[in-house]
Amino acid sequence: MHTIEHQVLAALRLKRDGVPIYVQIREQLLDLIARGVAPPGARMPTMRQVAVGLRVDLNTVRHAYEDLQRQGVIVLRRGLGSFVAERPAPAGPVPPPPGPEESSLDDMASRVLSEARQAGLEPLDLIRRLAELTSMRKGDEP
Amino acid sequence: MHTIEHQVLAALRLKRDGVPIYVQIREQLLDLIARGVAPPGARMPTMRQVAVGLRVDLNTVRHAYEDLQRQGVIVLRRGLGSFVAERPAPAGPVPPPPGPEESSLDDMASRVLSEARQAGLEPLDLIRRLAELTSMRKGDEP
DNA sequence: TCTATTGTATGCATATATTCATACACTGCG
DNA sequence: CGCAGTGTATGAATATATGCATACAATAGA
Repeated sequence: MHTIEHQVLAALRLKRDGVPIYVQIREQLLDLIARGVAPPGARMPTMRQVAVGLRVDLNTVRHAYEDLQRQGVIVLRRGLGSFVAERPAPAGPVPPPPGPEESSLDDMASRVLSEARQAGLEPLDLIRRLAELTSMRKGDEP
Repeated sequence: MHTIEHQVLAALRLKRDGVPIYVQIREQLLDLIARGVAPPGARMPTMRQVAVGLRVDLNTVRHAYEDLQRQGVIVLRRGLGSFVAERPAPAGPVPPPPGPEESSLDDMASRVLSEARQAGLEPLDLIRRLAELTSMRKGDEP
């Protein structure tokens, strides 16, 4: 019934808080991919599907998709569609500062996980909550 | 000898990810107030302080401050400065009733976000790393 | 009163975001 | 081949964001 593309499409929501539409789409798709809703190789919703579903312009959606492709998160194939990259690049487009912050990221990640288990929390629940807090900071009405 | 204004000012950081500058400032100040770094009645950094500190225009900072005042989060007083509202407006539209275990989940989530931001880490990067670590535990290729 | 500080305001210029309309190029399939 | 679906591209129009310079207005304090 529900293909991955439909789940992704149904999860997209726009707010009117000043954040550019293409940024909202980009970040939300990034969240869905990072959370595994759209696993590597999965087909992403069509640019036109997103445009019609969110009632925005095709070029605006394309802006978001291009950003994601530049980051290596998705792959765009003309005539075929868009797909989650087989080897998702979580580092970003050009991560120049691989200083102490890089290791602190792993440190904090593993520490957070152990703390979560200690507190009897499901890691996936925590991740989901984190994604909500970061992407849906202050919302208008649903 | 760190005044609250200095702590707030020092916590502000800008990214070049397409999010308007005034939105970044607004959301970060909102977060600092919500976390109690700037408690009710505390003085906020001067618009000019933020403008100089972040190297952006005074009007841009003012845009952020006006948004926060419109939300009732801060109070602007000409000639005096800006102050956190005594009775901060509720941050979310409708704070969902948190169960006993959900509250600890929310607590840990927001605490993790705070720590990540204080460490200068991108929340999305942390989330991605967490997602990787949890999926690897279930048996995937490195 | 004078001065420094701070929020408020305006005008101009440039860059970006968004929409609309209209195409073009590539792919798989009948 | 012809067709439908999908990504790619362009040009015009409008709105917003940002920076820069220059002020004005209110407040506290010397």
